[in-house]
Amino acid sequence: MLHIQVPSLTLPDRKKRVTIKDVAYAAGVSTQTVSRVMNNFSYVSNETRKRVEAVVEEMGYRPSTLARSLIQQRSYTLGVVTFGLKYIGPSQTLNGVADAADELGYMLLMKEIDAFDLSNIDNIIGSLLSRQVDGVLWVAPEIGDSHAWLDKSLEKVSVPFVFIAMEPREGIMSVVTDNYQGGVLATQHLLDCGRKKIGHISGPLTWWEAEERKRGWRATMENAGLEAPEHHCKEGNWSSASGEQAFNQLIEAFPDMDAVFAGNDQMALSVLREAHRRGIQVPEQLAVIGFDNIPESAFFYPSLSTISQNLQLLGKTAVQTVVEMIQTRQENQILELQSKFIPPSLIVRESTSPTRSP
Amino acid sequence: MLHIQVPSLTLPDRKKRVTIKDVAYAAGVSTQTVSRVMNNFSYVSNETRKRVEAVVEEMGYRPSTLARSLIQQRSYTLGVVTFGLKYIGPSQTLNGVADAADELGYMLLMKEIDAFDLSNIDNIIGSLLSRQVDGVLWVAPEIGDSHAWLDKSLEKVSVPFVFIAMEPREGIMSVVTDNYQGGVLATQHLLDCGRKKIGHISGPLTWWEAEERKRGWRATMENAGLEAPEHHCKEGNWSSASGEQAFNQLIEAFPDMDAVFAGNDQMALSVLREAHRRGIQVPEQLAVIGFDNIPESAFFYPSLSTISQNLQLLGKTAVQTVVEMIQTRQENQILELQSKFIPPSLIVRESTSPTRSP
DNA sequence: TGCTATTATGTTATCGATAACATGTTATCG
DNA sequence: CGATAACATGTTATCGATAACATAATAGCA
Repeated sequence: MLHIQVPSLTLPDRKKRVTIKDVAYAAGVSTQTVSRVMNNFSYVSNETRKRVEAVVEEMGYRPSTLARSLIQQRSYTLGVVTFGLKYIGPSQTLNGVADAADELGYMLLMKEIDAFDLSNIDNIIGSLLSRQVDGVLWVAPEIGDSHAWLDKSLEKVSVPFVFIAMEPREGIMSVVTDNYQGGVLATQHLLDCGRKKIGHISGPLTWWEAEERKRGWRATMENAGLEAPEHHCKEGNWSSASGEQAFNQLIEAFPDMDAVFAGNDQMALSVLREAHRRGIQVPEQLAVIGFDNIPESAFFYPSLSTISQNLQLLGKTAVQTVVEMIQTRQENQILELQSKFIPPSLIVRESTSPTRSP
Repeated sequence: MLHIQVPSLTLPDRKKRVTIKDVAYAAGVSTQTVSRVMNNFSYVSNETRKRVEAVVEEMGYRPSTLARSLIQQRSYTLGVVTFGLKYIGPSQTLNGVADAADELGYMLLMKEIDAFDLSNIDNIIGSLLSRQVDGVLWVAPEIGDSHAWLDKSLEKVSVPFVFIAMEPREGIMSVVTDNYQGGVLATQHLLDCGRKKIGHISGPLTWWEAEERKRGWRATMENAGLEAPEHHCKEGNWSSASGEQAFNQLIEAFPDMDAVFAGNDQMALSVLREAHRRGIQVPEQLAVIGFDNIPESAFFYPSLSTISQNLQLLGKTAVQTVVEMIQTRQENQILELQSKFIPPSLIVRESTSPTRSP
């Protein structure tokens, strides 16, 4: 790493924070009155209010949210546990979360987990709780028994908890894309294009979402009186590299396949590439559809049909849900815990376009 | 949105937090002693320590970081201001930030900004400061005069501040990818492949990073005694759609162009696609190189040569830097403020491969 | 053996704000 | 006109922890 020297300034004077006391003193009132002005509380005379406001403005006073959180037992902060931020999906969800949180006046305290080190989950949640978060969003996929800790640990958590992309469970609030429905949409679209020999490249089947998409594929095939045997499906790991491998295996096992439903767009990209390499025309000989609608997919060659999941809406809904839970609890009421499904939608592009058939 | 009903549990009992007092009382010691045990302070007898630890374990006590932050004037929390989370670049950076923060024992308080509403910046920073963050990371690109507020506002900020992807400035700490060097690497590579008529599709030139990449292109061309006139460069807006348009204009204005350096991989993707559409062979007739090394780029057809910027390292370095600043200040010392450059690297794939020439 | 250093623990003040309560003043009304 | 309500403001307690200071018991040493 090279360093380029830039002339440096000196240490900024570490002036201390302006506190409510400073303001009170300067305005010649009690701290309580300042507090009342800051919180727009009634029972402050106009004259006093103006005087205090002027001092606040002049001194650049901002109440310490920290101190306020302590006394009010409420921080207006949500804990967010994320996984796989370096991928586009989770970060889009986070984007939705951040937006909604902002709108509703909450900040986000983030914690990323990089693997499912189950033993550490208590610590992660603990570190959020010790900072008084009002609620927690779990923005991490469900993989294998990654959510096994729920049974032991969740009951100890004393704040509202909302899961994103988790298999609905009794008594737990979750917000999820309807992946099954997505699988149905994709497969039905291929059927509607006149294809009958439809293969599937799934994500890792330890992922609940991958399993659901596959389930949608199979159910739709069977509903149409067609076959969906195991050897018409290969498992990838979401990466383009795995998609390449899976497709090559699939085409060997299923040579007269006329359509592929890939579990995500990255793997679909590899299908397009390998098909091209093998001289298979897309969509004429092979229709291809992906899942996720990543921004690039519209510019693949040919452009990729796909299932769009509205991750930003997902994130937004999760925030709204957790905030609702917080308020409900504040009022000591009981909220029904039900999972919310966000429906995905079909996006038709060249890779399945019937108009491009010969 | 469809809702699926799941049987609901009742309201979890809103048990209140276990405080240090509860522990002290249960263990028959003063709160101070509990505090000493929790902080591994010396001067606690073994016997007492064990007793307290047992009670802590049994009651599930966790100190309130909030209360601790208040008295210690130190929160072990960093403020992070992000922009464009829904894109892959910023979120990779954030990934690096999150990793490093975790390692160093800091949490992240996030605030996303969606537009450069300059008037709101004071508020954003204020909301972070009012939560006692120990430092702030500004993870947002510099666009036009988006950083003009620095002059007015930064001086009022009393905590260390580190900028990512900002033009180095006097007296301000920033960590940046050396975009100029990236432009040089890309262009030089094309020259090394024997190309001489090299066009450029830049990002929006209001972005400092786009400007730097372009500057690298031009300087390298001129260094090699070649031309880099204005009409050999078109401006895009980073999107694939804009890349398509820019390439089509560029090829009109510069018909005998034999290589393109695109400002990012999304735009490069469109170049590949449009070249294909026009029957231009890549790389034989036209070599193409991108910037960013998005995961998909290795699977484009042909696979895309590109410049990789190590965004995770960028984020990590920024965190290390801000933490260093925090510590330095704690000790009342002065730290030299210098910008740090993260060097990008060249990744050669098929789209510029000399071995694929006819 | 008496004095200081070390160890062990407790008490009180403090961080910056709001809650709860108290007090005084001005309207309102029968 | 006196009682009560509404307004205006101040005082003290509190949130959950640690800092700073105080005290007591033990140990080491001249």
